[in-house]
Amino acid sequence: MLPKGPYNSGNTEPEILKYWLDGKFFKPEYHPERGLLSTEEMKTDGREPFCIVNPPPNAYMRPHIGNVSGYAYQDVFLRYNRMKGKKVLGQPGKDHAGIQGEVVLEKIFWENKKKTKQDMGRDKFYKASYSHFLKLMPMVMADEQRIGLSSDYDRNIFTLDPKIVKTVLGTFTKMFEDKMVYKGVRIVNWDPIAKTTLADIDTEREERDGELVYINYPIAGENKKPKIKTIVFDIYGVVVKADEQKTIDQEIIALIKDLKHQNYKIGLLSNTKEENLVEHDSDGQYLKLFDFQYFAADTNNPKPDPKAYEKFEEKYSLKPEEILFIDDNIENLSPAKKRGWITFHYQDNTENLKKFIETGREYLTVATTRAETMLGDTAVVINPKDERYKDLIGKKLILPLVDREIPVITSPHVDMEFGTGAVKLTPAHSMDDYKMMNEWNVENGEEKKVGYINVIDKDAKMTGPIPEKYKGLTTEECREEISKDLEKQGLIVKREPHKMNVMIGERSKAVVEQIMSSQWFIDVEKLKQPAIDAVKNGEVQIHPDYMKKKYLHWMENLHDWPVSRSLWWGYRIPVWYKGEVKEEVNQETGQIIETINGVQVDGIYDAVAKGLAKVQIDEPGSENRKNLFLIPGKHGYANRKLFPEIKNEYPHAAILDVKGLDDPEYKNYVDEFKKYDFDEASIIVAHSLGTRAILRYLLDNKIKVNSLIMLAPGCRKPRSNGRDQKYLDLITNAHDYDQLKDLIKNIDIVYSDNDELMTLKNFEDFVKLIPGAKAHLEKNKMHYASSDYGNRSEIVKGLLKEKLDANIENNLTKFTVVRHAQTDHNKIKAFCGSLDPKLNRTGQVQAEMFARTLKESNEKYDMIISSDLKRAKETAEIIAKELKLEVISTELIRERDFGILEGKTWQQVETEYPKLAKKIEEQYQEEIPEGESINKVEDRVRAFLDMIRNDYSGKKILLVTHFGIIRILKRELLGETPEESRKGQIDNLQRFEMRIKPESDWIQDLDVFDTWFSSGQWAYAPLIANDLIDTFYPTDIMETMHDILELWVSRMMMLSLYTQKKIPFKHVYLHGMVKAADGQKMSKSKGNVVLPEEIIEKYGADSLRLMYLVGNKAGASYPVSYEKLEGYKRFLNKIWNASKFVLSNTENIKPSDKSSNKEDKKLLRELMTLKQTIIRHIDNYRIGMAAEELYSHFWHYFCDVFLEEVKPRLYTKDREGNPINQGPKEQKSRKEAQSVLLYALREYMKMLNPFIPFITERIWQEIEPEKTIMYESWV
RNA sequence: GGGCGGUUAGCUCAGUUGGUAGAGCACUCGCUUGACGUGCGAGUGGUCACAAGUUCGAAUCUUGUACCGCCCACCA
Repeated sequence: MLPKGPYNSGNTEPEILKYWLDGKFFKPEYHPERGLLSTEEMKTDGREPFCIVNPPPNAYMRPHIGNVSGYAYQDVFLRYNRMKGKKVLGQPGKDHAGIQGEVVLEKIFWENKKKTKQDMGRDKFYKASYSHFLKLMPMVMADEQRIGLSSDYDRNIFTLDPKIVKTVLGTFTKMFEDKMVYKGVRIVNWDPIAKTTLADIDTEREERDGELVYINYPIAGENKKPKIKTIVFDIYGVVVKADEQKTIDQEIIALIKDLKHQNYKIGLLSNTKEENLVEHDSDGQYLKLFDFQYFAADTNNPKPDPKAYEKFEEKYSLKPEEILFIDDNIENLSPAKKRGWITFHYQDNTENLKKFIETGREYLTVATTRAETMLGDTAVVINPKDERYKDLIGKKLILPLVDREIPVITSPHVDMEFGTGAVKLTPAHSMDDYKMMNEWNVENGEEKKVGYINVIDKDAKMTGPIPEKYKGLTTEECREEISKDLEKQGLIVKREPHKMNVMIGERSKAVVEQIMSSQWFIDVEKLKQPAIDAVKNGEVQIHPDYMKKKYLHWMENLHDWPVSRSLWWGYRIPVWYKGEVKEEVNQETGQIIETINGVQVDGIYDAVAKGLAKVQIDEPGSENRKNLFLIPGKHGYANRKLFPEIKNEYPHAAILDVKGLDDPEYKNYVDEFKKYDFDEASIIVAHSLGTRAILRYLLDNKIKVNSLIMLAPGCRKPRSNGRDQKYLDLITNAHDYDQLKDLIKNIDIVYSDNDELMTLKNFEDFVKLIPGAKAHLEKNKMHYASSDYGNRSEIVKGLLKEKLDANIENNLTKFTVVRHAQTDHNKIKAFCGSLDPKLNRTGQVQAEMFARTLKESNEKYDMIISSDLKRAKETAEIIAKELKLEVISTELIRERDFGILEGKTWQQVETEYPKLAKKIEEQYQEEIPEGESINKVEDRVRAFLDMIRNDYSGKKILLVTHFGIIRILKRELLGETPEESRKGQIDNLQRFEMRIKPESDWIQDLDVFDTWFSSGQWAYAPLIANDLIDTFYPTDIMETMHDILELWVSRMMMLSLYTQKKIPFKHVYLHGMVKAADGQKMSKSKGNVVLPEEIIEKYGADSLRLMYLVGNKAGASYPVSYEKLEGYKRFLNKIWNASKFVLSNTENIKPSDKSSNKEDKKLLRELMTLKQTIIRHIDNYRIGMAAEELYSHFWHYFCDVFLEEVKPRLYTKDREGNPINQGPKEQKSRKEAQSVLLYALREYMKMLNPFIPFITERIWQEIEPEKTIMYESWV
């Protein structure tokens, strides 16, 4: 029985959620009849798979209202398909959030530990970040569960999980092999403070006052422009009558007069009547001012008639390039410019005007706000339609100050009306110029190609092929200098104040410079076509349909994709360099050149060819996987399947191309083996005949090998031709076996009892035939693979991993670090650094006991190293005696000299030097007078570690040293922070285990991938990680917000089609943006953010789901509506009460869809059509309509009509309590009504379940307490 | 400037094979409280932005205009 009172979502929903999770109903392994299957059973259980990979929310932040909206839609699909009888996987994950994540983490570490990421170092920052995010993930997951999203949370995975990382990086290495990645020089936003490239989104714009400077670029030699012959003035409102003069007229008048003297033709374009242009002479007479050669009335003043200029030219047959136009109103200049007239503003100082008129013939004037970048100009661009400069196209200009010739080129992007209509082109330092350069080069080919010259370096200082005096200046300083120098040379025509938008780094607030830099790119040409086709031909459908256009438009205009980002938090680019990579500006050419270890390289393929770079997932050699050799045999299996798989996983493994294996001449493959350097670290996997060949080779050449995995070694009976016998002999000759135990540390044999021509008996013989290796062989495992090679590769791979891990372990240098035994100073806890006391009696005993314990524990050390101070050396010697080892002592690990504190106890120090004591407590680096600085000690310790790396690599060392040194070692080797390392005491003879990794000479690329490169692989990476790719890929639906269709969905399409050769999903469902109640976009700054958890608390998850779902269409945004939430809460209550009514009237009744009653029949018909409608809507991705239909049908038909009608048939008593409906007819009608009622309720609950799962499940518990509603079928 | 949407009742929005305009909220009137912290019934309210076209018939298809929104590009 349902409890009385209104529906309480707050209590019910968490209970139901627990019921689902405990029941494992969210797992695809759950089978409605067979219960929970094993994963393997599930994979082959015959049910149709259905999968949605959930877009991963940020791992560090509770999902916002928009994320939750996505869950609602995804969950409808998941639950609907589950009810259809499919095995359903919702694959959840959490995102590391790229740059956003890094910003958040930096903030957290700063607030909590006052540490920048640089303080922490890259490794530590990454690790700390990783564990921080892992801690936050459950919180995010709880929110996903709370809304009811029925994904398989056991399979939740973090985007930086090593398994995902492997897939993501693997895609890159594959692309590298397919020649689809390249490193190219490209313009980037460079933050000179943060020393990083910035994406546009990480920048802000700030308006600043600047100056637009007009600079004359001389026209080279014979290319001079035609002369300006005509000067046209519009001087309306300036000079009408001399006594009405307003401002600067006298100067203009003087100018005009002057120009007339110089035989320029003067025109007037004005609505001022010519006769009104008069001058007031000294006698007070009005005199006619000018005789104009040309005159045109501009009747449309103050807005001039655009045609006026055309008419003007026509009337007097003038050429636009020979006209200079001067106006008093800057607005009016536009139409004149459109006609291609050179324009000048009247208010410009007449000196400049004059100069321009005089010199304009020899120069092309450009306008710029960034004069300093002219040093990097490589062209001047004009609009191809611009009449004024038409004759200059293709001609050369001389770049002032640098004396370099640059061409005049064209681009339609140039605005003829801005400045002079001629733009200086600085491709290295302006995105736009860079693009214009590229477009020009594409259209005009090699001959007319324009390059870039980089003149700003990464500190935002001037560099490159520029006059010495500018080098090293900041851009601002240089702008000043240039401006001065140009002024001196008379090349500045005019200056006008100009507001400019400066790009600012969002975080550093530094002015962002655009400079050339080497970046990673993905060539999308090969990627994009399949992704376009799949959508065009409908293989992938997008809902709403019109978004297809957005997608295609984006895809078709896609250019190469820059994928590197200067961050630490993300997938570090798996490219390794042999030495330092430097980007330098060539001082002769201004080109960016890249060097590795001082050697210039031309792109990554060149670097790899030169052996200076490698593109592979793991650090080359660091894990000693380089000594992995794969030796194929005669038969196909290993060559064809296994070895390529291994090679894929360990790209540096060598597959030996031994062609001569079945050649009777043994020497053929010996020759092949000779090319390789087998040694003690080697792991050899050999197959079949290859096994015997390599064994022979190792034996003959006495080569020691760490591990040999013999795969189907083929100890078969000799064939009649005698050739096989010969091979068999290679390993069956008894005299060889003695040597095997010395040469090969581990032998593993993988074989099956059904291997061709091989019998178990042969094999056991083989093992027995190595008498000397017996003890060793006991450790080896024998694997009995199935006959069809079924798990053979798994066995080999497992073994391999084991061996490789062991190899890594073996190659580490290991320390057991021990503090020296007790001295008298220790006893009283006095400072003792440079003082050199001996052990006291207790100390000697301590050391002896320690030595004995070591000996008994059977730990083996290669050597003992101690500090050269007596207490340490003495301790070491006592131990050495017991272990029969030599002691090497070094001053590098002496205790710190504590200066004036030597010999004093802490209490003494506190009394004598209270200030110093306090400081030491606070700050471990505090200097001590006359003492040694911590930095110096740290340097000593580092030098010591270097020495170990160089001379004692791979050894196991017992290290006897001091308190302070141990703390430093903990920081250096265990990665402890200073605080951590200072915690607690270190007792005499207390030991610590530490290890040193071998130093690699390979340096990994510093950048990480663009987040879209990794998230673009999200459709399959988690499935690979969970080993479900074969079962659930391609997935069915990708559900996300429409705004990342282009950024995300398109990338998933491209990368999935590339790596998986199959579409990633069949449908893309795009939901709209959830806006705030006021219709505005939600943002923290507006303070209108609505938190899902608050809504859920107040209205319940079901109500919130309905708010997202009911009546909304795909792609459209909609506001949070409290009215609706209120309404849906009432709807839930309605369902609750109607169910209560039905259930209370149908106890012990069986549901039935048969009835003779007219109303019942109508209800049953209604239910049928409703069901069909709902199915149609959902199948056509009209979730909103399906939900709306259900809502109104349940309420306004079932409750309002049917329930009211059925009541009289149910009652057995009237209002007064008298029995009614007692006749057999009425009884039958009542019974039918009850059965149909219950049937209808069941059907409604099932249909409603995908939309409002909690309440329907709760009610279902009353209907069928033993079963969940989740797997009830109704479709 | 390019691309894509939107413009329907006072408000928020539905309306897919073109056939007499819908929901929720709000408003008016009435009824009801033994499923319903309420519910039910009835009602008010829209030349579906504007214009032209196709059609027997257009909110729905075509073209154009206006306004609003989003994305992308641009501002030397």
